[in-house]
Amino acid sequence: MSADGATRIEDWTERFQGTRALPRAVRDRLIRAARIVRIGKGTQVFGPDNVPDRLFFLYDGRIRVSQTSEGGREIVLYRVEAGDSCVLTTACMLAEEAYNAEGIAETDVTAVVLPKPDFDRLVAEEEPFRKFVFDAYSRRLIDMLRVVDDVAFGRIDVRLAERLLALAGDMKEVAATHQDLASELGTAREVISRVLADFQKRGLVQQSRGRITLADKAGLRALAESA
Amino acid sequence: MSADGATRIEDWTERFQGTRALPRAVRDRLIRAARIVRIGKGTQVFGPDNVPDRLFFLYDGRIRVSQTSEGGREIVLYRVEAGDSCVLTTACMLAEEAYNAEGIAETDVTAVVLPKPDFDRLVAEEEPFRKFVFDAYSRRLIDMLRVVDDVAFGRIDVRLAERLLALAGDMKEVAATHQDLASELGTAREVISRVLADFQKRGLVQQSRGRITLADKAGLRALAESA
DNA sequence: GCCTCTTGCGTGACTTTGTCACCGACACCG
DNA sequence: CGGTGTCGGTGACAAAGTCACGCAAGAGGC
Repeated sequence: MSADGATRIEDWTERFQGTRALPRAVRDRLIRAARIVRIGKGTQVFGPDNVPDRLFFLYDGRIRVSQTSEGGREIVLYRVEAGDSCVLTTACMLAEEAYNAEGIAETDVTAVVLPKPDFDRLVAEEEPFRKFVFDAYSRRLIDMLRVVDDVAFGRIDVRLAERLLALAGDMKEVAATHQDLASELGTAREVISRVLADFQKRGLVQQSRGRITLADKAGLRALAESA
Repeated sequence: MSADGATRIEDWTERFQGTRALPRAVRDRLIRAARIVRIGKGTQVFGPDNVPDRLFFLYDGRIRVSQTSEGGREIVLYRVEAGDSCVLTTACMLAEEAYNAEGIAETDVTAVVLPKPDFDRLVAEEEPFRKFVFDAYSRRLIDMLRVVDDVAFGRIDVRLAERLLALAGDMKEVAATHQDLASELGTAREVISRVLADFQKRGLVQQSRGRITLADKAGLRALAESA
């Protein structure tokens, strides 16, 4: 929100469900314990060789969490938006297990980083914070259920239509290469090319290099919902 | 383990990582608060129209958690074994959202059921228990990562070989129909039939109605690991 | 401008996986 | 012994993924 990039974050605890409801004293303690970090667009926030030992709360921006196969193919698992916490990192911290998911900053990101001891104390002592953390976990589990359902049982044309609409938001253009879209859905570039060619023939989209124009959103929505 | 079905469970808190480490007084309190339930093999433990409002700890037996698509196809997400807790139910309880996964008792099951208030208190007050719950969540998330990877990027012959070995354990037979195996992997019965026919031709397995004999486990393992 | 190089995209041929329709084989049961 | 339901086999086709190309649109250098 703050248009001025130099603005200090006065009270980030206002930003999160899990901290907003806490007593003033606790919030002040948190503000002292936490660090604010800014991460440039495109940076890897966490990954197989970059296991964080701290907790992550996303103040501003968006992180894309994806998984890469041995063969180099990629699939997007979910996105972490502002106001949410990044639980895959905590999952890993707590389980101390290997996983091959990674988080990429999709925009410039401002995050609150909390050392694990402070996190533990907070979870122990504060009910609202606990609820926040469990909610985040639940949301991710449910996201993953959706991904499994899509990948195992969904048609790619339907999934692509969905994803294009989601990526466009209110806009009517999506800036993405065919390869980008393939990585979104965990498929191959050629498949996307063919499906998009078909969409174009049907007047649903128009294409130019690295850019898809959604010419008929209603049509795409109809396709997306013909699940 | 107790061959005598009438045997009372003396101290189930010994059975779980998360409760074993607790002070005696807390454990006694828990034993008073919890109920022991026995569930017959094949029963649905939870599901879309069967949302639990209690916490589940698996004392004995095994629960298979699977997801079913609109088209009626099914895929196994993971299994909950004795000593573990069933977090999808808690995920749902906490998020109070709809999901279309279900849990089926794969064997006769003995479980400890803890009312939510007691669960909350335990999470708040006891560090070892908290760790136990978070671990369970992490494990599931990681299981799901694996499922996504398999479904999106894996070959079915490899996945089938893996699954056959896992289902057989130390035995060299698997009692499952082709349809059962298709539901394990989220594919169609015909696909399993064809792959098994191929396995048979290669001398890896032998088949009879509802029963697969793993004739060459080493060969299957080699195939499974040729990821 | 013009050349070159990278990156994005199109395409055809082929393999793998999933779908559909159908039928035969087996087991169980009266 | 004949019905009846489940299980598995099969062939033809559709959808999706793989492989090997080659062309073309920009970006940058000269």
